[in-house]
Amino acid sequence: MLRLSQLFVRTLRDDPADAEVPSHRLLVRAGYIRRVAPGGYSWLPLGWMVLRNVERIVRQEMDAMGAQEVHFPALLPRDIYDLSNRWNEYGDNLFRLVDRRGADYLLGPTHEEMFTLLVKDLYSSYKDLPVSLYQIQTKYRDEARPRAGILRGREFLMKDSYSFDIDDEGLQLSYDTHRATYQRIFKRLGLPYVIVKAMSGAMGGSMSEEFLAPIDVGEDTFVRCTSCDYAANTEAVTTALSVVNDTDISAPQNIPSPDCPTIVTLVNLLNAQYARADRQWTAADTLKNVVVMLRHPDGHTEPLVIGVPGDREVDMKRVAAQVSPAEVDVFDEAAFALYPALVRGYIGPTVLGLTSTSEIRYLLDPRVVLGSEWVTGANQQDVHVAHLVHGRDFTADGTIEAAEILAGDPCPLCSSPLEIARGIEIGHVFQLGRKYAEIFGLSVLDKNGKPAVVTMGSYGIGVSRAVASIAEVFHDDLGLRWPRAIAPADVHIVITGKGDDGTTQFATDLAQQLETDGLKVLLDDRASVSPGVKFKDAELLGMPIIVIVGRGLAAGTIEVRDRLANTTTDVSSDTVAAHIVTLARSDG
RNA sequence: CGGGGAGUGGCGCAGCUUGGUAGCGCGCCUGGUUUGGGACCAGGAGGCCGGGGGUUCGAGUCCCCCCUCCCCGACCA
Repeated sequence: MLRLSQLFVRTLRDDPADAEVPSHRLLVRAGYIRRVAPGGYSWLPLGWMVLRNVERIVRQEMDAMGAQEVHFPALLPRDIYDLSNRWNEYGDNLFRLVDRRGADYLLGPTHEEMFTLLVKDLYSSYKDLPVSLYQIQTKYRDEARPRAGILRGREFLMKDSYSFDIDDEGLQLSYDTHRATYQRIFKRLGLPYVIVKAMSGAMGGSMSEEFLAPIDVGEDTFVRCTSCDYAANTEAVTTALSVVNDTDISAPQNIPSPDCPTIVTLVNLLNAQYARADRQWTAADTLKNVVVMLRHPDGHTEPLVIGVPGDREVDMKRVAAQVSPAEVDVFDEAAFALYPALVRGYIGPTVLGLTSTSEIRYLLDPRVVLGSEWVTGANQQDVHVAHLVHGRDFTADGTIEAAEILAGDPCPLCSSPLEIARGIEIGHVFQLGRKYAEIFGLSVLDKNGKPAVVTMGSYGIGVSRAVASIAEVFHDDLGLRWPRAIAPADVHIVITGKGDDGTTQFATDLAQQLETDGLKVLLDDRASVSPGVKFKDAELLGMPIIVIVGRGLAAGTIEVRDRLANTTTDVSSDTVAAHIVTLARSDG
C-alpha cells in the first residue's frame, strides 16, 4: 500500500514553464519525473512504477513469442563500431568518450553490432536458427534537439530485439512474429497505433514498418488512404510512375526572363507575355530544380540537383531519407562558386546529369513523368526555356521521391485521396537483411555443410517514450488518467473527514481489504490537508479509480469514481470492496 | 546549425523603460482556527537576480562578451 503521507512525491500547483506538451507538463506537475539535463530525466517513485509496468508488459510479450532476454553494456569500445562504420556514420548523434588510457568509447545508441557478434560467438550451425534475442536497455543519442520531456530524450529506455534466420522465408516469419507481438503489446498498453511503411534509413535493409501513435504533438508525419489500408510515413510515400504520350509538342523555345529567379515571378511573366490560349500558366507547368550538397559518411561532398514540379516544395526529410547515409547540406554561395554550370535561379536540366559536361547528378521526382513538357531554366542568366520535354529534350540519372506530399494526393495503390496526420513513433520493425552479418562474418553451416550468411531483423520499442505517449493519449484537463494495466496503483482512496468520524478507520480497512484482494492501493491519509487539495491531487495523479471516504459514510455510502469513464457512483459501504475489485478487473 | 522567446528563493511570476534597502502568490517551518473542490490568522526560514567583464559613489536594472533553457525548422525509439 502506498500512503500519500509517506510517498516521495510533490505535486505542483502551476504548470512548469518549460513544458509545452501535455505529457511533459503533467508528468512533471504530478511528480513522476524531474529534469536534470537537456534530454535527461530522473524517475520519481510513481513514474518509475509506470515505467516498470510498461517494461513488464513488453517483457512478458517478448518472452511469450519465444525471444530471449540478454543485456549488453551501454559503454562500448569504438573498434566494433568502426567495423560497421557507424562510429562515423552516426555522426554527432553518437556520445563518444575517452578512457584514462586514451581509448575511444561510445554510449550505445543501438546494438546491432553487439547482437551480431554475440550470435557469431556462440552459434555456427543452421540447426541453431532461428533465434530472437532482445534487451531492455538505456540508449544514448546526442540529439540535436531533445524535446517534450521524455518524448525525445538523449537518454531513453528501449527494448531492442534482433532475429537471426538462415533464409529469407525465415526472416519473413520472424518479422511477422515480431509485428504480431508488437500489436499485442500496444493493445495491452492501451496505445492506439497505425502501422505505416517506413524508410530503412541509415540501417540499410529492405522491408520496414513503423508503429505510430496518432497524436498531434508527434514528430512524424504520415499519410493514410481514405479508402484502402495504405499508410506510410511521408518519407516513404511512393508515387506511381506514369508516361505521357503526346508527340505534338512544339520544339523548345528560349524565352527572355529578366529578374525571374523564382517560380512566382516566372509564372507572372508567362501569363503577361506568353499567355496561352487554353488556360493560365500555373506553377505546375514549371520544373523547379533545387540543388543540395550531399555529404557522404567518408566526408566527401557531391552536388545533387533535384527536379520537382514548380507547385511543390522539396521535402528535405524525404530527400534525406532516400540519400541516407549521406547527409543533406544547403548549397551555399561558396558551393555555387565551385560549380559555374549552375546559374542560380535559372538552373535547367539540359546541362545536368552524370554523363553531361557538368557531371552533376540529376534526379527527378516521379511527378515529372516521361513525355511531359515544362518551362524551366535555360542555364543562363535571365533566360528560361519552354516546351522542354522529359525524354525528348532531357533525361535524368534517375528518380527520387522528393516533392512534398499534400493532403488529397492520390494513394499509390488505389488513387483515392490521402489524408495527412502526425504521430509518435512508438515502435519499428525492420528487415535488416545480411548487412551486419556480412560485415561481421556471421555465417553458419547449412544442410550441405556450406557456409551461409545469416539474415537479420531488427525491432525496437521506445519504452520510456511509450510512457509519454500513453500520457499524451490518456489525460484530460484535470490530469493524468492511466489505463489500468500501467497505472502506479489500481485505486486511489481519498479520506475527507475529521479523523474522529470513522472515515480514516474505514478507509484504512478498505485499503487493507483491497490489497488482500490483490489490488494496489494509494491511500491519501494526509491529515490537515483540505479536501479540495486531495481531490485535485487525485485527479492529477491519475489512478483509474478514485474512492472517496467522507461525508457519505454516516449514511453508509462510499463514492467511487471511474477516472477513465468519468463516472461517479455511490456504493454501499458494505459492498464497496467487491464493487471496486470488479471495476478494477474490467477492461480499460 | 538557422529563426523566435526566456533566465530573479523549491514552483509560477513582478521589478529593468527612468540605476538607490530584492518583492508577490504557491509550497516549506511554528502556533492556532478549519475540513466535500487547490481554507484562514499570526509568526518564521529560504536569493553571488545564469556567468564574466565594464560604466557608476552605487547595477537585478545600463553597455560588451559568454553560457544555459524552451519553442519552430533541418536530424531520429
